[in-house]
Amino acid sequence: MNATTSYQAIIPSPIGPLGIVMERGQLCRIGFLSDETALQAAEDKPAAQVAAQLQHYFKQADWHFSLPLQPAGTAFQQKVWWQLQQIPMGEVRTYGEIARALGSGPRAVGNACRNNPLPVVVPCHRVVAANGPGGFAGQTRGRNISIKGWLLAHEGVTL
DNA sequence: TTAGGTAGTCTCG
DNA sequence: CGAGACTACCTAA
Repeated sequence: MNATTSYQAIIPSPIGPLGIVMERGQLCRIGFLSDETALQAAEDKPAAQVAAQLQHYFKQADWHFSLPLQPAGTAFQQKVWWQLQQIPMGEVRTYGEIARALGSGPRAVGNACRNNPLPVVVPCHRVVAANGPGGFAGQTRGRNISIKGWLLAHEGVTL
């Protein structure tokens, strides 16, 4: 996520501005923007749909996303991201649990989560470490961990 | 608290 | 291709 990224929509949210990237009508990336970043978003009909659903979620956590997703990644990453989508709202899994379900290892799962291009929609925030909060958006502490905490609290989860 | 093990990905060469 | 380094980890001692 950088200055050269062009978004089809940008929406405000309780966790800061979110940038939406579409390709051929499918959602392929969501980015956390800084408040100072005043970017112009091109108007795009499918992106408006994504924006609306995100706003539903922020208003009411118990919201089931129904969107055409197209996250780019390896076969293993796709499997992990699919597993994440099976975690019900308000529940969490550990990296180890996801790993066992896939016959893989915890660190590999962490790697895949770190590379999740669709945070919030693909709920990587519902994956935590066996003793600790784990990381979020590439960080193990700092602002992104706060965001993870906010999302979980929003869903009624207390770590 | 740490030491060692683990799986996937990336970077060199 | 292969070796080595790098992780949002886990378990045993």
